[in-house]
Amino acid sequence: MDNITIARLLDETAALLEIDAADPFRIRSYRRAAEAVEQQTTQLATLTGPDADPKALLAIAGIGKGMAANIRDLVATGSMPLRDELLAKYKPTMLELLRLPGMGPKTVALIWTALAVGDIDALEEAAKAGHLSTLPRMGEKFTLKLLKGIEDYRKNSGRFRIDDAEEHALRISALIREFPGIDQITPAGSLRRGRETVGDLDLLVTGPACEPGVVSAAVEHVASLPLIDKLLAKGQNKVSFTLRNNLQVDVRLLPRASYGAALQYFTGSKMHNVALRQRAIKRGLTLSEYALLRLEDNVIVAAASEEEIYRALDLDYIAPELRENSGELEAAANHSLPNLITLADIRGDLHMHTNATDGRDTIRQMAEAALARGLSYIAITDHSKHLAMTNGLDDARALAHVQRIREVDAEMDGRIRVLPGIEVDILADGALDLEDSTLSQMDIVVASIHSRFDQPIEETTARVLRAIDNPHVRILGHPTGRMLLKRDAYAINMDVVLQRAAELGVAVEHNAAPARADLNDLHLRLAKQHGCKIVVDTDAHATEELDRMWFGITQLRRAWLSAGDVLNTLPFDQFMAELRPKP
DNA sequence: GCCGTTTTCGGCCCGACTGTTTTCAGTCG
Repeated sequence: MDNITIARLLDETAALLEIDAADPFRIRSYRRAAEAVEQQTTQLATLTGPDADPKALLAIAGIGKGMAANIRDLVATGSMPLRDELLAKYKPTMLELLRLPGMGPKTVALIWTALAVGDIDALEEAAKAGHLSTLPRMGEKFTLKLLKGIEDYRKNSGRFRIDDAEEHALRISALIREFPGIDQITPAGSLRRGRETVGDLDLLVTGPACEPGVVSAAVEHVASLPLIDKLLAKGQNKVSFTLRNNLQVDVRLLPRASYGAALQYFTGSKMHNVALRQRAIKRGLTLSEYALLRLEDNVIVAAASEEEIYRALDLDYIAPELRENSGELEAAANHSLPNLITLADIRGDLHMHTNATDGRDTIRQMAEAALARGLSYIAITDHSKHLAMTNGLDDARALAHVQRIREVDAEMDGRIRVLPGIEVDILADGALDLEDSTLSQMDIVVASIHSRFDQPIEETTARVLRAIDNPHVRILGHPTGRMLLKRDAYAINMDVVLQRAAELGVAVEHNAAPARADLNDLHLRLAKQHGCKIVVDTDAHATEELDRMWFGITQLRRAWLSAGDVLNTLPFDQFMAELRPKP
């Protein structure tokens, strides 16, 4: 059983305990344990055997004696006594009900005991038949909202890619800004933390129009934006609505003086905030979205900026990407936070396409665009022949392409280096689809698998291992073959692949394209642990796609990586010297 | 169920909004 499954089962148990009205703190500890398990880079199943160190599980924050026993049971039997007990009492489909708007654990439990309704279809039926109105606090309005919620849930229960979410954030911000007296609109929540996907959009608005007394006019403005599909809630300083694509947007309008506290609060994550508030209480303080206050006399200690709030809690400033309650508070307390990589650290982009295959722009255009973005070297890595739909290059065309790339390199006159390369496809048996003699002419050979989702893990893993054994391969592209939102992150044994890549000196690619995002933060941490050479690149198919490097950087930051952990932060000569030597 | 410079018991984050309530419980973030 892998960590993701263990985490899911613990989280499920937490939800069932909630429906069972168990001790809220006990529920929280199950949630916390689930998150902790999910963030481990070592598979817990290897720590539960008879000869494993019994202390290993207990070393993880949030896992004590009881939870360690639960995890051992899960690994050994696939379940655990408490979970079995709860599942005998409730139906597993009830967990889905919790995801409907307005349906919390109390309501789910109530309709189960009162009406024996435990799944979405039955709930819809009961609502339409008017059975819900016999229950307390569930009138006509509640029923209508619920039916709409069920409809929406069926239509779209997914999350949104970070780049899409950002685009919506920009559009909405522009409309809000039309109201006079709005200074600043900042996306908070998981968008600011740089999660690959966001469930909803949090926009923080501040300015003279948001001060108490006058804020209601600005609230009205936001609540009547033309792009609103459904208005979900409107309060004194908060407006929630959904767009036509079902993305939920929460807008909060807050006074300038509490901007820092509000930004901190709405950025989250929830677990980070809980831990931060606990720390505040230990220091005789209390933290809310308005301010950090001294408990004894309610005097404001900090509120205007995030920096002063963290400082007042004896912490170094914690970047949003790290706020997941996975050790960042401890590191901030003892000044051991990493010096996170930034976009400005990146000097080269090693993966891009041109109009020779499925790209849009020419070699020269890509080079000029990269230069304009401050890069000092790039590799042109068009597709090889196996990918017929991309007009992939056969050996002859690939060699001719090398010539043209070298010519452009010369034309650029040293302002930027343009390296000949290829994104070569890994065939089913692990061979590459071009001749070694062709590959020997390339500076950068990126070996990628483009379809692997239907194969057993062992086969896919063996295929990749064989491919990187080819001495011409310098970068393993799309290492997990993962497509975001259709993700099957474990269709390959990444532990084995990364270890072998490290031994061979093959760099592993972190693809910045949000649709690809091959290595998630766990993989990246694992790659660092194994001593892999990590490169981040854009896989750009047009000049403007070079801009998406920021997204890759954000993911690297989430994995606590510094510039020194990433190969293409090095100047050109050092970078080339660090790559696997050409045979 | 976890945790400890309040350490093996007694704590455990904070506030807004909704619906249906005449004072609040439940949900949400």
